[in-house]
Amino acid sequence: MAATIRKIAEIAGVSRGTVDRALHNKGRIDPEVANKIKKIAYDLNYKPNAAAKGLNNKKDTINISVILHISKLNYFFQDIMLGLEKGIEEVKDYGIIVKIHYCNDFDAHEQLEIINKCVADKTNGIIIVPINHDCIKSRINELTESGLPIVFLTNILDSTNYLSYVGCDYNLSGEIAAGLFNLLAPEGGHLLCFSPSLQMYGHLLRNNGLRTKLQNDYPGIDVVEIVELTGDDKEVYEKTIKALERNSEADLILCPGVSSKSNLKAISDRNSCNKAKIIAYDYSATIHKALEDKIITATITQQPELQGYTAVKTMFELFILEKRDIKRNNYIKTRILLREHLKECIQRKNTNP
Amino acid sequence: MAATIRKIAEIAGVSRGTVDRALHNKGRIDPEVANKIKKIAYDLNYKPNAAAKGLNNKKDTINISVILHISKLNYFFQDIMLGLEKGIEEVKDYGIIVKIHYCNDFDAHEQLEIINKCVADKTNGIIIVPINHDCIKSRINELTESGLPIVFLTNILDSTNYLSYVGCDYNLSGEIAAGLFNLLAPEGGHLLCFSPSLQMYGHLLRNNGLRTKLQNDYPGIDVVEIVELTGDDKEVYEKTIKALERNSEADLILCPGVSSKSNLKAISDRNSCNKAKIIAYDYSATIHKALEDKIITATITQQPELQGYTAVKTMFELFILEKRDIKRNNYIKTRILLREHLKECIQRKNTNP
DNA sequence: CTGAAAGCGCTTACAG
DNA sequence: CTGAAAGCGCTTACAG
Repeated sequence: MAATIRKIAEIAGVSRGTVDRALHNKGRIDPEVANKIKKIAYDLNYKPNAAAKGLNNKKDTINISVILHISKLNYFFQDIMLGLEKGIEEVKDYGIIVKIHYCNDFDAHEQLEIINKCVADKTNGIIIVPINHDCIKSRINELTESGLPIVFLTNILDSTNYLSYVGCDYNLSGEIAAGLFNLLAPEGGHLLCFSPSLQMYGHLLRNNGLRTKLQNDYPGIDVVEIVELTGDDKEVYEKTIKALERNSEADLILCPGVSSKSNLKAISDRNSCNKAKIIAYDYSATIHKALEDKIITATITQQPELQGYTAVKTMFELFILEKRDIKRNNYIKTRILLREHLKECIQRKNTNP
Repeated sequence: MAATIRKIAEIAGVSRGTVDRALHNKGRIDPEVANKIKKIAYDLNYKPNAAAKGLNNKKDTINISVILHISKLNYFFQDIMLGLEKGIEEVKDYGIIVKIHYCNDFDAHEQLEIINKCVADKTNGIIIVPINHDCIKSRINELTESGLPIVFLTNILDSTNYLSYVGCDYNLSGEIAAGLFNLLAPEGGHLLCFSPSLQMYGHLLRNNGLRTKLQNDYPGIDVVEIVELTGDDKEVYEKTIKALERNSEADLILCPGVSSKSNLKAISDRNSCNKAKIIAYDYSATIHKALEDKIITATITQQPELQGYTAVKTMFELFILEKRDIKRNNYIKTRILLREHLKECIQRKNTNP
């Protein structure tokens, strides 16, 4: 049987409370006794029992704050939420209470305020979709420095320190798009890329991964332009039409997950889907339909539901399992979906991608 | 806060032991009192606390038997094992003890003996990769009938009753292969299929899914032959060579996961990979290398590690969470891997696929 | 600096 | 048929 606090206490000839104090460096203990206890625990390969630790936690809960800034109407957000909720439901039996806070899209100062409010409320850990802004970066660096566990969800910041990143390997997902285009156009082609906001660091990485891979391995495919799609539906529509006019030779198109509704509408209206081979990122009602209607050939997804779930489970691993080797980059696997995959997808409603 | 046994006991005006007896239909209780308690629990949406239930289980463990028949040298088996071990490690804190039993490949009578031994030893549940044989089917039907939870792992039997199947949606994975060939050969082509043992029901389903999808949606792709590969390396090699000779017009090839070493060697030796586009099932060291060397274009995997893990977690959900709606078919997602995905795969050693 | 006791929520063997 | 008590492994407030 696995070692317990009781067994360690017996071997060390001390009480169970003393063992606990030693193993968690709580002080108020003779350093020599503490070392002796730690050695015994190490030799027995002691790991705390998750059920016991969780049950005990019910007396004094651990409070985790989730801070999101993505739009509630967004299918991607909804999938993240499904995963978060599943995780929250699972960890609540272990005395881990998770509270979700929302802020406006790309409003860094509002996000900073929310962070500070959570800290003031003595949060035990933060799961955040961070906004790429210096005020956020420096605050997160401070908090990480002070020992507060911060988990980045779905987005990462450069030159910032954190416990773990749970999300897509954006660079790899760009490379996979490159590989997929090579399957579709082994003889080469002209690729027009539409990209979501480059304010998000991940999207930069993804475009880089795509471009570099194409240059190195599939030079027959030429990136004619990368068009950043921001703004409302109308703006996206017009930007798309203009880009298609500028690049009439494009026979390959890459669509972003976000804004794909107006983007794909413009592509259809211009009739470009008849001649171009199109792939997309992410999964939404729009993408579902476009796959079904044979407008697009495939989509590359990043399993947002699993991301939300995994972020919460990371806190469980930290606080309940006392895992010491939490992955700094916990990349959630990228999936390629074809029309045939649609069967396994739940048809989503009320999404506004 | 969530309802507890204590709260229900207070409301019902009985002791906590009585509540437990009522909720678990243990008898020795006034039916009227039992119904009253059940109603209160239902109204409060009572769910047992997993940590408390698990901790209590340590006094009287739940014993789960895993019965495998796949070869230990097989990469697929090794991946299944990784997942099983991860699951086993996780559930042991909840008093769930999982023991793994091995039997020889396709030896149904040995498997039956092992099943009976586990039952004689009062197992609380069985996770099994079942062999397709009447003696296994009828025994499993009996055991399911008697209330023993049986989880099928990675393979399913027809006309057999079980709690849950955890594994690939074989029909869908055949359809996905069809969709992938359509991407590679939109103008159509001649497809030569190599299939692993058709003794395994899943492989039949997979071939059916492939064939039906091609007929209905991509009739330009013609299946010239489905060749079952059984026997040792030499036999597989020779069967492959002969099949390639018989079907010299084949410009598309589908390789099985198992036996892919000799199969791919024969294809390379015949130089067929120069003209044919090849995809495979599953992931192994051989497949890894074939992707790297551009011999094959893509592989379709069924995440065996996640299968093993999920099978164990199913028992956790049943015994600890008391989940009532355990999925009868718990399909693990199918993934398409391109050369670009190799980065995220751990290079495996000592495999003999 | 250390120990004894209580309690997290559940189940069971025992007493009545 | 029902209740009181003990215990699963852990942590903490309190007493010394």
